[in-house]
Amino acid sequence: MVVICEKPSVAKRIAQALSTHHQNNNYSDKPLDQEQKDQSPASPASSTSFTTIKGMNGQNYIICHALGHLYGLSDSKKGNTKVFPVLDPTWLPLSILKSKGSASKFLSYKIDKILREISEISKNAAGFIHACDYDQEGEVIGYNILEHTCHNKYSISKRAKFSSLTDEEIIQSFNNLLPPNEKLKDAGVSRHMIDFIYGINLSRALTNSIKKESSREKKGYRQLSIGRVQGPTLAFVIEREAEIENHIFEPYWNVRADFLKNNQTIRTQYYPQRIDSKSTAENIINACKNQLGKVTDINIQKTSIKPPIPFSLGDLQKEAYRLFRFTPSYTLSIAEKLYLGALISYPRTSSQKLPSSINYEKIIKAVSKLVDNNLHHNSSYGNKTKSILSYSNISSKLLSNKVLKPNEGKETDPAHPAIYPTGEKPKRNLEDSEIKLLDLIIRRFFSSFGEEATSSQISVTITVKDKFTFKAEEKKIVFEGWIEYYRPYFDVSGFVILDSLSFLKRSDILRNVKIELLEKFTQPPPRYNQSTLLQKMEKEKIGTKATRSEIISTLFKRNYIDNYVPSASNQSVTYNSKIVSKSSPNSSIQKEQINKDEFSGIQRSGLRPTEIGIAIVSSMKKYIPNIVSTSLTRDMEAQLEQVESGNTTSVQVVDKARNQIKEAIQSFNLNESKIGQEISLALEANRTTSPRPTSTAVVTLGTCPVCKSGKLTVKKAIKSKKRFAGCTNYSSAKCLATSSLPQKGIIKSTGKKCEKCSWPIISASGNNQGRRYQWEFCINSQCPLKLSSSNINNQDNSSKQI
DNA sequence: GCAAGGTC
Repeated sequence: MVVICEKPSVAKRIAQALSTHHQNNNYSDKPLDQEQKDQSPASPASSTSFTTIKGMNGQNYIICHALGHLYGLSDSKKGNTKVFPVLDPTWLPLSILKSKGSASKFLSYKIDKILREISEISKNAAGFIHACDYDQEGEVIGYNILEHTCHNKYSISKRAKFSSLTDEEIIQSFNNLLPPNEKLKDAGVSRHMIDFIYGINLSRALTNSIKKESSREKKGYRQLSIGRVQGPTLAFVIEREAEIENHIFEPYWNVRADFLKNNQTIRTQYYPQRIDSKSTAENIINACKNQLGKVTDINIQKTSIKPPIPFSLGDLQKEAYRLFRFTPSYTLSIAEKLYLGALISYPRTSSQKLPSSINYEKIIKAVSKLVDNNLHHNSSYGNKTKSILSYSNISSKLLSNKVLKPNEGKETDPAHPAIYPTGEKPKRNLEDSEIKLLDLIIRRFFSSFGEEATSSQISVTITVKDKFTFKAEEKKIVFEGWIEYYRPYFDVSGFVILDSLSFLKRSDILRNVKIELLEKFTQPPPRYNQSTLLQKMEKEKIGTKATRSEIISTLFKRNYIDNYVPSASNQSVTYNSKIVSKSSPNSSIQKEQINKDEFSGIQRSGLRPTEIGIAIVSSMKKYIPNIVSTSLTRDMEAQLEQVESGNTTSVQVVDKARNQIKEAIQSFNLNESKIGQEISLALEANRTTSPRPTSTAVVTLGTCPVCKSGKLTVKKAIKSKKRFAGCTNYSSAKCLATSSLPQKGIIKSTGKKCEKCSWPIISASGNNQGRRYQWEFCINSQCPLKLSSSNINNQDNSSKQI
């Protein structure tokens, strides 16, 4: 019997489970190649990609493994990207499709070798068992091998259905083989077809649309792309940017007060914290200043903090970003290296569970023997090194417990447990990034077995004149539990070491010694970073655990998004300017720096759409709106479920996609030159303004027509936050030239002057409910041209849609 | 050259 597995690690596991000779029942995700090298270091190259074993019933099994997909859809009209739509792609071996590029060359070689071997073995096979992951993709992987490599054997093959890799379940599945799940296969093949038909054709259409423009201007080839996952992901970034641009900063006020007792200062906040009117806040201050307050309530609340759950890939990517600022794709690439070095289990997992079959005790013991000296010198530990427990310390603490039971999350995975360390010793020197990530995985694994921590929050209420309520709050850890194991990575912000409130008693009288008004503003949502964008994709269920980070990287590669990092000087100008220093001369209201966390540039920094990214989405919204919303995925999933349940056929579903794309491409072609111009314009804008002007960068619009020596630049009014044009000689030569500017969109200099009044003519562009606009106009509101012709007076009327 | 999906 020929057994087809999806990947080496599973093939090895199945071989162990089925083999009567193997007594080793421990579940291991160690890569097969690694095992083979361990056993026969002299001839790893000549080793075959299959294993022959005798099963318990005397049956011979030849266990083969794939490397994920061995076949991929390909344009049947091959190569000519001007020809589209392509509506009937065919399956071709990936060793042919992937042969270019040195990184994948080795993989191509391996795939080619596997295909040749399976083809040879299948000639004399008594039967075929499809033992790939029991999900849509797994079914397609096995289907293609059985159909194309084994010569049309899918329909006569048997399906082994298992969802965990325990001996028991594997043996059970081989004793109860099922017929192939054709409907699952149909759904999977349809998914490939739909993604190909939409992705390839629209990407070609987009790329083609700018070819004429770029060849006219003798610009080089530029690849554009869009797809079912790329589109919505890019749209998330654009939607967020629009929210930020359209945000209205509404002021509100906080009152902070210090009370004195036994020479100790108690810092408090007025409650409710948010005060919507300044006069109300000032009344509070006037009423409470220098008054006595009484402790009316002391509330101590203990909360348990559960141990962290073991890592799924997404969790690991999130944590590595938080701690080390590793991007998700970088984290995946390091995790893969650790996996190939047999140091951690399979990383492409969505599971947050650790089955007991991995043998907790064995792993904890093995990890305890790992040398962690190098880890202790790790710079990521900073100066916390002294308080950090070694692996062996943690290990003996855990093993002294009666039961070993990890705290698990609710996510599962059809084929793998959560990520855990294997306890193997590294066979080479690890790079810094590998050491960091491995240490994180090890400490997370340990921590998940730890005891619950306990925190205690004390909240003291102080009331002035029986009416005004102030609260002081502090939180501290009273029992560390698992935090001890996760110490270098536990976020201690928000906790104090010693509380300064517990000496207070009910009815204590305190004197107010300081009270101050803080003006704050409602904040727009923060920009996404690579970690939060990935989480958004997880939440919206687009992409897969293994591909999400790659798709974010693609958006960077296409220059659809960029990373905005405000400079330090901009931060101080922009954010500190919001600090309220308004205090009437006679009042003791203090000038106060506002909370750094709330206004730090960190929140502002993040992913922004580029001009070209915005242009792509706005064109797509006009012609193929589905591709930039998650509705295509939703709709497709619903239809594929119908295929899976047999209520519709693959042919119907794929035909529908074909018809939709035919229509879309027709409409696209009719408007091709318009689209091409629009995107080319955005490309141009990207080139000339990189880095793009932002509200914090200095944008010069032209020479000041009033003093003739200064420049008019875009400024932001401190109080109203509105942007306007002002002269650079404002402070030095008291030139008061100003003019109002549109509050939304991007403003650029055109270099032109108004013929009538010689004020600068500027360009403003942006996006209004998905429609791009751009217009040029003289910024002088008193310009004789505007005053004489009322129809240009309204900027919206003079804007031209492009 | 292009999608999204799987993998060493």
